[in-house]
Amino acid sequence: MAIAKTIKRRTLADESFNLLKQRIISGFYKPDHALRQDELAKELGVSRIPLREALLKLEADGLIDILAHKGGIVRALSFDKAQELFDLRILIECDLIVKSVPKMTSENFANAEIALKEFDKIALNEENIEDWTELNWQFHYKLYEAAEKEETIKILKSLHSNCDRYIRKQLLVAGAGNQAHKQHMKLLEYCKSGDVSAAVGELKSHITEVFNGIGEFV
Amino acid sequence: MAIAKTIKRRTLADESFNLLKQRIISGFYKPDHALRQDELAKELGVSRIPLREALLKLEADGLIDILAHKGGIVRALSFDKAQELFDLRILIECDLIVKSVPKMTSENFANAEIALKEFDKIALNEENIEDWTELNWQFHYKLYEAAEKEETIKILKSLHSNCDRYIRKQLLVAGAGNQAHKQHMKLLEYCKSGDVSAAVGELKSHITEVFNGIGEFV
DNA sequence: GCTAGCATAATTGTATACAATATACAATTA
DNA sequence: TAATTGTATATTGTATACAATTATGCTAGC
Repeated sequence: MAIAKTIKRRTLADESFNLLKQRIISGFYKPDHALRQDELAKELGVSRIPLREALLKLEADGLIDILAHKGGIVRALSFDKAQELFDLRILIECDLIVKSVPKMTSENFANAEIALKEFDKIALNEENIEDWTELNWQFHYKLYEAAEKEETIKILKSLHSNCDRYIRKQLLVAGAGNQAHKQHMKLLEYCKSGDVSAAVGELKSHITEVFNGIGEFV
Repeated sequence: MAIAKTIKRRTLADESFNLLKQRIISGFYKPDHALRQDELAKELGVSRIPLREALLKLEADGLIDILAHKGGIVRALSFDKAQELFDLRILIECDLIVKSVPKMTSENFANAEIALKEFDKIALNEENIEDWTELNWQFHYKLYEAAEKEETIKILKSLHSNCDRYIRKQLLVAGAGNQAHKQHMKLLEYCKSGDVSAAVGELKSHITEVFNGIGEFV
């Protein structure tokens, strides 16, 4: 059995980063919202140093822009940008799954299945919808893990965060059809059967469909 | 005529970042080298706050790893990682040039030509070799600019930095054949003539050849 | 009323000081 | 002696204080 991971040290900067990231992805902070350091530091009960470091990480993740002496503002959303981000996801994820499927073992399949079940839980319990991003990522990640492409994975994770700003999660967890769930299932099946081209096709149409469901934004 | 870019405010954090980035890419800091905050801050004549922020940016760029309470260390190099990085470059840059070429204007061509000339200068004056990364990037960037894919460009720029840690620049600027120069020229010609598939082919073999020329590293 | 210029406030950038944690080594015990 | 524990040192994480820059609003002059 896999041993528990090593303890993860949590710094105030990391905690602040996670909180703010969540707020941006969920839309709590709208585009162009200015993130005032003093104000936020007080609200979170930390000093401005760890808060500034959280802002730098948000910038690195492409969620905010920082201008010297002017501070951080939430990055704008646009249809064109969404298209670019989802296109990039298709390009990278299809490349990954081609490299991953032939190397996947029963352990990989089991991990993906566990991740899928965790993801499906939020369909039943919609109040935990803030976990959508992480759980959806975990499932996708488990499919690509066997490819052993760390650098690519790091880039892709950030891409997912950015894409998730556009996604109306309610549609995906609740909807009568629940296409996302069906597609995830099919995707995993194709991986198990080693059918690379079917997996690629399903992945592409899955990402495309999620993109087609993005809503209004300003 | 294109207007000059907006003034760029330089903070101590940015300056520190640029300096350290240069040192890592050039190999001045070897893999696993520990970047001590106090020591570096003293050397650069700044306090630890801007220096820490510089380290965070290096981490975001994939040049160092930071572990809480342990600090930053220069990321390891490996053949597999190099292959992954160059493969990613091929994947992304070929996609970009397909989208860019049909939209390129005479202004784009002119800009690329200027960038190419700047790049070639270091072949004559090898002592400025530390500019290699930026000038090579500028040329490639000018070829993709017309695609108007900001997010992709941001990711790609960071990829270039990481790839450049593996490249023995001396071979490329001085070598009798000077393949890189010839390939850059051909690439630009294909773009001008609007021959997308030829441009893609040349770009792919150009990146592959640079990869094949990477040297020993530990 | 409008604008330029200045004074003032708000905000970010940086330095210093201290707290928390990790590392190295001495002391202790089996 | 080997393993373990305790202690000192080094290093990072964070808070506070101050400097530099930017935004705001007022007045003077037209």
